[in-house]
Amino acid sequence: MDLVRSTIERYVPLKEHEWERVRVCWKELLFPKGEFISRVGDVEHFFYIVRGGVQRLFFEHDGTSICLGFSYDHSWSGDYESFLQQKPGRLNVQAITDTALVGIDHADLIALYDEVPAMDRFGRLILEELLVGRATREIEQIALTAEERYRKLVQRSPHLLQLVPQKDIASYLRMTPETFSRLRAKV
Amino acid sequence: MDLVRSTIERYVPLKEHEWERVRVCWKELLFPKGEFISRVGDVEHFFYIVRGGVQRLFFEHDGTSICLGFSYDHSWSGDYESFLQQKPGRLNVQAITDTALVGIDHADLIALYDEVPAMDRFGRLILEELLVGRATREIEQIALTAEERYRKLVQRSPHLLQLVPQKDIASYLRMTPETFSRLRAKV
DNA sequence: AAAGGCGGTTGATCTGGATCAAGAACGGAT
DNA sequence: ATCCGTTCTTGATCCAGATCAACCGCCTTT
Repeated sequence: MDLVRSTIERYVPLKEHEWERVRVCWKELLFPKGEFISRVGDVEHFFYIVRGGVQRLFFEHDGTSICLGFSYDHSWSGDYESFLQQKPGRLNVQAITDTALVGIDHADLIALYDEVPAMDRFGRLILEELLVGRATREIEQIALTAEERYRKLVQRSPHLLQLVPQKDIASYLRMTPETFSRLRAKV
Repeated sequence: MDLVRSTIERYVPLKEHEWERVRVCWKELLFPKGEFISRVGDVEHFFYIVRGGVQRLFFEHDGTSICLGFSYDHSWSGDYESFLQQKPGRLNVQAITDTALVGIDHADLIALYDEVPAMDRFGRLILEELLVGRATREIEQIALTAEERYRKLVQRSPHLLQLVPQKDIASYLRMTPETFSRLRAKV
């Protein structure tokens, strides 16, 4: 549970009694490679911190998977959109490698928000991060060509190329696997 | 200032003394049509609630404006990305019509977060809304064709077509003004 | 070790929407 | 009113990247 504490304390300090209250809400969960963590149409009950492994966030469209993002190491995971609204989600989350997550149930988090004020702030701060990340990505999707998006990824997240199948990265970069492969050969 | 109070209280209740503390932080601001509210490269100092008028959020790329969104009536305005990070922004915000905003300075908001716990929650809740909105838009941008995106806008926000120039809507829908015009004639 | 099946490569062809071009219609300023 | 700069429209052409297709690994499964 140290992972949870240190993760939260990267954003807000917790007094000892607050941490005692918070810690009991988190559960360790394991997903073998290939398993689904969340599915389209289901309400996402958990918000996750990633202990280990890589996950992809995607949806199906016209028979192909479209990948919206990856999560790994100390980042967040799950279908936030469904989690936040507690409505059936539009996204799948799948373990690309064997995965260990630490999750908190929505009802527990809501209770924490009421009982531990620091958690409200924690929630605000991670949402700020998520929003800034999305905004950056949106601008890049619009302003860059396929080749520029490829180059940027290689330079920013070279480890991803090792961790996940090329077809997923291709889809994440909004191009076909063929285009991705050609860029690889060329650049 | 009733606008500010009722806007905040759509998310969290405020005790009378909290509201007294909050109210003094907000300033009324007027922008004539065409004026810039925020500019690329500047740090956004304000977070705004829109009292009236329409604004567009955009950036320049290869000599053309790319519109990322509009704000009006009781929605939010400003370059959140820059505001949240207090770093030079990548976006312009411009008044499309005469505009009245109510804004709060970043330093004041940070102080409120510390002094009025309800404000932390308010911040969290509007960020949740913004994030869900972005996610929805992202999926639609990917999964829909130009024509489908046009149809969806017409059905969801017909008023926009009256309020803002077609070229801005076209860019917001990720197409050229020519394509937009042709869809208009056809659909 | 044979047989699928998926992932990746490479080539040929196609296409949605962009770009280029040239008027027409609509303000706003004087 | 009339002039000038936008915005919008309509037509012709173009192109980045998609699609279609064939093949080659490399794992699994049996």
